[in-house]
Parts: sequence; structure tokens; C-alpha cells
Amino acid sequence: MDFNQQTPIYLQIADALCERILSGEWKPEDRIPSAREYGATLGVNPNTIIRSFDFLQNQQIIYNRRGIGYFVSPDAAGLIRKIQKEQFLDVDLPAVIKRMKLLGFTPDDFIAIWNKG
Amino acid sequence: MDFNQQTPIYLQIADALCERILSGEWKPEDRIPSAREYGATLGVNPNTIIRSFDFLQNQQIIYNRRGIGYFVSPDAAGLIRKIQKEQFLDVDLPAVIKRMKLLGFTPDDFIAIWNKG
Amino acid sequence: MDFNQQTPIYLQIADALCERILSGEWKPEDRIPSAREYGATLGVNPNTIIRSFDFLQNQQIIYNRRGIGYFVSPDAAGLIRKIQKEQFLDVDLPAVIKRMKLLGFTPDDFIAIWNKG
Amino acid sequence: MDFNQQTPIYLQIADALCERILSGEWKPEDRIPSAREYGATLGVNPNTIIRSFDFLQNQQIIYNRRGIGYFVSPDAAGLIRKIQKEQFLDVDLPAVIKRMKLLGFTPDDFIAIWNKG
DNA sequence: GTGGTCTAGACCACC
DNA sequence: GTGGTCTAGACCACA
Repeated sequence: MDFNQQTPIYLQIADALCERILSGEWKPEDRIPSAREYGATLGVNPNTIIRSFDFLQNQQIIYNRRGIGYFVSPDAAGLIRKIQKEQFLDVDLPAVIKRMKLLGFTPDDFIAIWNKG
Repeated sequence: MDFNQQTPIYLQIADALCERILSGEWKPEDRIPSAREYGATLGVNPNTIIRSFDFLQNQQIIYNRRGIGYFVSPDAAGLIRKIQKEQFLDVDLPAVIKRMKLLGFTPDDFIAIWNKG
Repeated sequence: MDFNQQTPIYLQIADALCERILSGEWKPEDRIPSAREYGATLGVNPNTIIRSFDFLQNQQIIYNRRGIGYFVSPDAAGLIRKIQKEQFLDVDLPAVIKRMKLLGFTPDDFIAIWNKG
Repeated sequence: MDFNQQTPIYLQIADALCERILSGEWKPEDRIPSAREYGATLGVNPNTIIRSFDFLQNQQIIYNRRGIGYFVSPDAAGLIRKIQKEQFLDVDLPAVIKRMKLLGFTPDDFIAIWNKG
């Protein structure tokens, strides 16, 4: 796994975990590798992994069984999608639209690039 | 001026400066207020203003006359537009589109929000 | 049996054992299931059960006959009641009352919830 | 400040911060001492302080101005009271009542101790 | 100066 | 074995 230098590693790891859940690779109630194990795999300090876990647990995407490990929550995939959509609709998209208007672009420009990409 | 918490203040200030140039408020060869003065106006540390100036100077949007101050470059407005459009078309918009597709949005969703915002 | 995440499982199991003794389901000198057996029933590691037994043995609520198993002590029920009441009156209830006063609750609030719950 | 051994230091610090806000010692928009300074005062690692800050920021009780420090949120006191009351009514009090019923106490016992304490 | 992140390593409770 | 907490110390972006 190669890390982007701009965003914190623990967030990139959290994202990667979400991707695995969304893709179906990890299903509800699946156990996530331990912090030590996963850290060794990624070449990252276990504390950093724990921080990712903590971040996801706060959003109830994963949960903890003491002394056993972290597990994927029942509706993890739905939750992730919900959070991501909210973030996108409330924050990211309005910012993009505002910027497009400032730069003089029209919805047609958007559609053109959509179809091309 | 109220600052977004997520992006560095010096970048937000740089943006605001560009806006003034684009709007025609500041024309080529106009002198920009001193860092100390501008900082006082915005309630921001002068060092932060200097960082904004530095950032814009690197893009040749403004230039410095030692001991006198910073000035708007001859074709500043054109430059800004060029840089912003490039950045937007090559980097930002494709990223947004990729993300929209991942999240299951359509161009129609985009247009709906465009019209609403 | 579903476990609360906040308190250690071994304590929750110890509580459950006490409940069985208090309810009369297990009487003095009754033999308690083995850690292995009981662990299998609850879906819990036998070590965790052993820890519960150990905890109760320290309070003399159960006792051990080596090679045979754990047994309910003669006056287990009385002991439990005594320990629990002491703990509750001396430690837990005063703490709750102190907190209620801090938060601005009155005895009436308490009674209202008592009747409702 | 002397720390209870049972609960994490960072939570005890967070509690102490809340107390200061509730008592009016720290008012909205007041700046909180820096992590390094506060850590030195308490004899605690700055990272631990940061964790307390992070915890409170997640609950929007304090907020951050980059490069400057943490500040008390506008309605911090109200928020704290709200969170504490919720926690008490939803979790702590029902548990106590359930336990009292199990132990054979009545609301009158409660009131007696209330008046005595 | 501030906080944010990361590493390394330690100790602990719990399973 | 697991995670949780804490310390120490480092480097960075930002003001």
C-alpha cells in the first residue's frame, strides 16, 4: 500500500478498510486483522492502525469485542455509503459548483467531461 | 472575512486576492496593501499574509519591488484564469466525476443541485 | 447470553451466577458446571469462566474441591445479598445521588423513572 | 491533579475541562491552555492532553483555530449539560433502578439516603 | 508559538 | 493473543 503524502495515513487506511467493506471482500461480522498484524503488513505502526479503527468505530462502521478484535458492523456498507453521500452532497459538490460558476463553466461543460471521462 | 477551517488561511487569502484581481478591483501594476496593513484589516498574522504573497508570486500573479511592496503583474487576470481552469479541468473535475460515478450519482443529480444552489 | 460491552465479561458472568444462586436455582453444595462446559454454553473462552469462578471464590460465594469442581457455599445467597447491599449503599447510591444533585435532578425525577421503568 | 487509576487520564482531564466550563471559570470563546503548557502543569504527556481535546472537539464542546489553539464553543456549557443528562437518564439511572429492585430496595430507601447525604 | 501525525516501546486488562 | 492507554520524542504545516 502506497500512501499519499498529503492526507494522514490513518485516514487513508480507514478509507481502504471502507473500500474492502464496500466491495464485499469483508462482510458483516467478519473479523478485521489485528492492529499488530495489519500494521506489520502495511509497514505501519500498530498505533496508527488503532487510530484508524478508532475512527471507524466512532462512525459505528466497525465494532470491538474486547480481547478478540474488531469486527465489521451489521450494516457497515450502508452506513459508509450514507456517510460518503452526505459528505459529497453537503460539502464537496456545492464547493465544486460554486467554483465552476466562478470560472465561467456551464453544466454542459460538466456533461461533456462526464461523457468523455 | 470568515475563514474555512479546512483549508489553510494563507490559501484562502490568496484566493481572495485573485478574486479582487479578476473582478477588476485591482488592475495590473496596482500596489497591493502591505502585509502588516492587510493583516490588521483581516485580523490575521502578517506572516500569514506574507505567505499568501509568496504563494502568488511563485505563480507570477504578483511581483515584488524591494522596499516598496507587491504589485499586480501585467497579465495577472489572464494568468489566474488560465491556472485555475487548468487545475480545475485536469484535476478537480475528473476527481469529482470519478467520485460521483462511484457513489452512484448521475449528471441529472448534478444539474439538480446546480439549479438549486 | 448477551454481554454488555462496558463491563468485563467475567464480571457479568459472575453476576449471572449470583442471580442463579439468589433465585434458588442453585442451592448450597450444588455443583457448578465446569468451566469448559459452561464456556461452551455461553460461547465464551473457558479462561474467562475460570476468572469468574476465581472472583466468586475470593468472596467465598463458591468453593473448590480439587479435581471435582466448584460448589455453592453454604450461605452463598446470604453472602451475596450482604455484599451487594453494602456495595450499593456505601458506594454506588451515594455516587448516583451526588451526580443527580449536580445535574439538578430531584427525588421526584427519580420516582418518576422508577415508576415508568 | 490526582488521577483515578481506573478511568483513562484523558477522560479525567476532559471531565475536569468540562467542570471548568460549567463553573463559568472558562467562558465561550476563551482560549484553553496549549497542550504542551497544560501537560506540563498536570505532569502529563502533551499527547494525552491532545487526546482530551480531540475527545471534546468531537462533541463540539471546544473547537480549534489552527496554529492558535483550542477555544470554548459558544454553547459549550449547555452542550455539556445536555450530554451529561442524556447519559444519566438513558444509561446510569435505569441501571441503578434495576439494581435497586433486584436488591429489594424501595424508593423510600432512596429518599432516606438522599436526605441524609 | 500552536496542534497534527507518526513512531517506538512500555504496561495493563481482558479473552 | 487482543486492544487501550500512556510516554517520549520526532517532524511537519500553519499562524
